[in-house]
Amino acid sequence: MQALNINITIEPHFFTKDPASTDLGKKIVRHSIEMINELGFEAFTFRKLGVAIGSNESSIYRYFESKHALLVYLINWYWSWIEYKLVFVTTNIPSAKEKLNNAIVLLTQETIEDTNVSFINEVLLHKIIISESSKAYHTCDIDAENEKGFYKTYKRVVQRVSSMVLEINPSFEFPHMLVSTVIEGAHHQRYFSEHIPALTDVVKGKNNIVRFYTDLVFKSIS
Amino acid sequence: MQALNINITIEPHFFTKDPASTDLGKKIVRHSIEMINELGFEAFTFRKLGVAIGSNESSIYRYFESKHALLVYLINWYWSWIEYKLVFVTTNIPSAKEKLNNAIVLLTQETIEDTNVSFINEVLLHKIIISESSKAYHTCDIDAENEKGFYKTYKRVVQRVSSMVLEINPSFEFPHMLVSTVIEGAHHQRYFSEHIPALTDVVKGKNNIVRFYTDLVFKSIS
DNA sequence: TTTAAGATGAAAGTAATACTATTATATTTG
DNA sequence: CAAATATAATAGTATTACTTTCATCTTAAA
Repeated sequence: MQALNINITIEPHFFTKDPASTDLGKKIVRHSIEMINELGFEAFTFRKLGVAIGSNESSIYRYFESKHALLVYLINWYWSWIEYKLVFVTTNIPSAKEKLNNAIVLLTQETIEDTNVSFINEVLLHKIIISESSKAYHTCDIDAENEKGFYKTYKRVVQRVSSMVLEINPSFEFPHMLVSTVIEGAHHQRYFSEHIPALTDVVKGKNNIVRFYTDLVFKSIS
Repeated sequence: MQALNINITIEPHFFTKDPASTDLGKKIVRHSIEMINELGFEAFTFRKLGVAIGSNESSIYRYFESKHALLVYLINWYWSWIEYKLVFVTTNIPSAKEKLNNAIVLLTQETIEDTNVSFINEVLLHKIIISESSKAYHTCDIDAENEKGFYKTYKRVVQRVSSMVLEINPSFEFPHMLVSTVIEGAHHQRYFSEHIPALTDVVKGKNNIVRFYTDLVFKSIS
C-alpha cells in the first residue's frame, strides 16, 4: 500500500497529553515500541525509556498515566490503522466474497513493511499486538475499561468484518465469534510458530496462516 | 463424570517440592487457585497467600520458586486433567467422527462441576486457564521454558486431537492449527462473553461456543 | 522586549513487589 | 532420643511504578 498523507487520529481519552502533538511525545511512542519489542512489556519501564530517549521519567508520565495506558494507546493506534486499511481494501469491491476475502487476508497476514504513515513502525507494532496485547485486556480492570470504550476500535473492526460475513450468509449465527476467532487465532499462530511450533503447522515462508483462516471462514459460513 | 480413585501426577520439574505430598502443599495450591481467581494473577502474591493460609511466605517458596512457576504448575495440572478426560471420552468409540466430536465438546465446554478428583477445584482452575494462562507463555523466557518442556502437556492434548482430525481426513493440512485455534478460541470467547460481549454472539445459558466450534471443525476438515 | 504560561528536567520519596537469607522452632523419622 | 527435615519469624535487597516538588527552559502574546 502506498503512503498517503493520512494520519491516524487517536481519541483524547487514550492519553493524558497527545503524543502526536510534540516531538517528545512522538519520541516516547516510537521508542516505546522498540523497547517493548526488545524487552517485553514486563521488563519495559518508563525509567528505561527515559534513559533511552534522554528524557525524564516524569515527563513521560505527562503523556501517559501508566505503562498500561501506553499499551492501550498502541493497541488502539493499531486497530485504527487496520480499520483504515480495511476500508481501503474493501471499498469499491462489488463481490461480497472478494470483499470478505480481502478483509481476512488483511487480518491474518504478516506486516512486512513500515508504511511511513506516521511516527509509528507498523511492523514492530504488529509484533507487540501479537505478543503483548492480551496483557492489556486480561486485567481485573477490564470491565471498567471496556465501559470507558478502551476496546472500541477493536470492536469496530470486528463489527465491520462481521457485516461482510452477513452479507454473504445473512443467516449465519455467529459472525462476531468467527471474526474474533480468526483475529486472535492468527495472532496466536504467529506467536506459536515462533515459540511453540508443536501447536501449529506453519512452514516458514509459506502463507499457511492466511490460507488456513481464509478456508476456515468460507467453509464455515457456507 | 463420576469420581474415580485417580490422581493427576505432575512431573517433578514443575515444582521445587511436590505440593501434593504434604498438607501445606495442598493448602498452597488450593488457596492459590481461589486467590488468583479473586484478585487476578498480578495482584496475587505469595505474601497474601501466606496470610490467607496462616503460613509463611518463605515456606511457600520451598514449594514453588516463583509465582510464575506456580501458574505453570496449575496449567500443567489442568492439561493433564483434560488429557485424562480426553482419553476417557474417546476410548472405545468406534466412529472417528463421534470421537472427534466428543473431544471438541470437552475442549470447548464450560467446567461446571468440581469432580473431587483431588485437592483442586476444577471449576475455578478452568477460569484461571481462561483468564490467566496466556500470561504464562507470553514471557521473554518462553523459548527456554518451552525447551524445558513447560508446555508439553498442552502440546500432547493438541497432538491427540490432531490425530483424530487426521483419522477423518488424512489429507487435512493444518490439524494442529485447527485444534489450537479451537482451544484458544473457546477460552477467548468465554472471556469475551463475560467482559467484552461485542466480540462474541454468546447468549447466556445456550451452548453456543460448543456448537460454533464443533461446526467449525467439521466443516473445515470436510 | 518583557513576561508569564506552559513544557520539560532533576532529584528525591513512597509503598509495594518478588524475592533471598538467616536463624529459630517445631515435627517427624530412624 | 537424636538427627534430620519442615516450617515460621524476621529482616533485608533491588526494583518497580509511580508521585511530588521545584527548578529551568522555551515560546508566544502584550
